[in-house]
Amino acid sequence: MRVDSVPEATLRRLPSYYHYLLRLREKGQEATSAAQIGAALGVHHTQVRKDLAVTGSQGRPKVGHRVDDLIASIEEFLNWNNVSDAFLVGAGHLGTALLGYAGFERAGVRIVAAFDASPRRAGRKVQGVPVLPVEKLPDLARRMHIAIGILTVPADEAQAVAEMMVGAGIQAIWNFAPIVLDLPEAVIVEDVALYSSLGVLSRKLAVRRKAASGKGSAGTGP
Amino acid sequence: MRVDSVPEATLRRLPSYYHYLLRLREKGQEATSAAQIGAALGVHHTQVRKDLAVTGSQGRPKVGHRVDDLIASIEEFLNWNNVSDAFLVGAGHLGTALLGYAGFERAGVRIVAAFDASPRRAGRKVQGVPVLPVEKLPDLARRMHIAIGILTVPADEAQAVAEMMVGAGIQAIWNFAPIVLDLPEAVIVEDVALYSSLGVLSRKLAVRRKAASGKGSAGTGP
DNA sequence: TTTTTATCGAGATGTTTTTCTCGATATATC
DNA sequence: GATATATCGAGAAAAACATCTCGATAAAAA
Ligand SMILES: NC(=O)c1ccc[n+]([C@@H]2O[C@H](COP(=O)([O-])OP(=O)(O)OC[C@H]3O[C@@H](n4cnc5c(N)ncnc54)[C@H](O)[C@@H]3O)[C@@H](O)[C@H]2O)c1
Ligand SMILES: NC(=O)c1ccc[n+]([C@@H]2O[C@H](COP(=O)([O-])OP(=O)(O)OC[C@H]3O[C@@H](n4cnc5c(N)ncnc54)[C@H](O)[C@@H]3O)[C@@H](O)[C@H]2O)c1
Repeated sequence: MRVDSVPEATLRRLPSYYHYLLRLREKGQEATSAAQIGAALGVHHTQVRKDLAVTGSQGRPKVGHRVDDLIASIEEFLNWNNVSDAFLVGAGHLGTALLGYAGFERAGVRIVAAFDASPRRAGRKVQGVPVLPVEKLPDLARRMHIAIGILTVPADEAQAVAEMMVGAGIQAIWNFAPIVLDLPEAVIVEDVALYSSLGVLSRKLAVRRKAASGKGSAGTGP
Repeated sequence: MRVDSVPEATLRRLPSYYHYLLRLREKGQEATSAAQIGAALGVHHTQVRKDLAVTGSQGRPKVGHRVDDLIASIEEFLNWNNVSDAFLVGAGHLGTALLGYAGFERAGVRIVAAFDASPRRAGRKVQGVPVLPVEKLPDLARRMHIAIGILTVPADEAQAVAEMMVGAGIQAIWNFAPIVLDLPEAVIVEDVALYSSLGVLSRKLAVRRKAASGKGSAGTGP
């Protein structure tokens, strides 16, 4: 039984509609249709309608949806209008890039502090965000009621750090390490599996090359 | 009709199996089973079997698969044993993080040069990779037969840069900008939609909170 | 005012993906 | 050598997801 009966595929598409709508608004367009959104983003228009329906937004025949309303509906649905404070652990290459990114606030996440085990990293500020020794995380997370943790430590450390986060009351983890965390079911984990992307890319490219250089179909062998 | 009849979901899971297998090998384990992999990664064991089957690897009853063989099969299937040279465009926060990452070579991708429009960035080396003026990309890409482009420029610039890449013979684009590129069908595009992750995370967290604070089911309204 | 048309939304249908079921088999134990 | 068991792999069933179809409706055009 699903608590939330909205397909996850829909949740994944909504942000892309959202960004498209922001661009439409910037260009001064006031209304749009499922057909327009679908054509721009490569999604079938009926699918767009179903997706938008879950946000509660209603369109009108012949006019479509007001861009402003749609943006507001998606924001509300994803709770992107309420910014939550987040902690980031692992202020290395990737962690630093995330700290330097302004776009997450629009997606409901504000990184208020970063943590690192290395004394070289801790103590500084990166992009205005303080980097603290990781030992300070549990106490601070509890006191600040932090709900979101961003995990950008090496894979070997990820499980231990995740457990520390959960122990400190963090409820949702955005995990960039290429590992599946073993945590209580109640914890929300979203993996950013960059390698998955590369798997698809690499395989498709290989198939394309094979097809180009003579033999037709794919597969490991005949 | 699909040229390549392997489900994309399978392609996305294989890298995660791969990393798990590397860890098993490091620990000295010689054989494993679909059940073990599935339990570790939260995938049903029959699903794991189907996924591994596409790589051509065969297991034996009562023993399972040799870890080494599986690793080799996945590498071959994804073409991760042949490293392709790639160009990265946009040596900003995110681009720099990617340049500093050693792990991609194992996934068949070696970034051999980066490009940027800003004169402040171009001319330096980042993590040993030269950063060049973006104007030099087309000629170099052609001469070096670059097949993969990594796109880490702001969303506004992404379409134009992608077109430049395609014009220079690049066949596959790994796109980090939050925009859907409009390119010839033949070009392979893999989007890393970080916001999709955040959509799911944020929504789940909101639903969880709503559930906790009284009312049961989710939804925008009654 | 009537007709045309773009769009919506609901439900039916089709496709893809995941899970379940079960017989086969190689190894280990008795 | 016979029996038990962990594992595989193939096919059936179920679930999730996407697409198709069609009547309704509001705006625009005739
Ligand atoms: N950089 C990338 O482009 C990239 C791409 C894909 C995946 N990843 C993944 O992201 C993670 C980070 O990658 P990176 O390139 O930023 O690595 P990195 O080595 O640059 O940074 C890791 C940081 O984590 C810190 N750290 C280590 N153990 C810690 C602990 N127990 N507590 C707190 N901090 C700790 C280190 O001091 C370091 O600053 C890795 O899991 C990597 O696999 C990175
Ligand atoms: N940094 C993150 O954590 C993050 C997260 C999600 C998405 N993204 C996306 O990744 C992209 C890059 O983000 P960032 O934070 O690294 O931005 P950034 O501004 O730090 O870097 C962008 C770089 O691209 C260069 N550039 C701009 N136009 C160019 C052009 N036409 N040709 C070549 N180079 C050009 C700029 O000089 C700059 O160095 C953006 O699309 C952003 O939305 C970034």
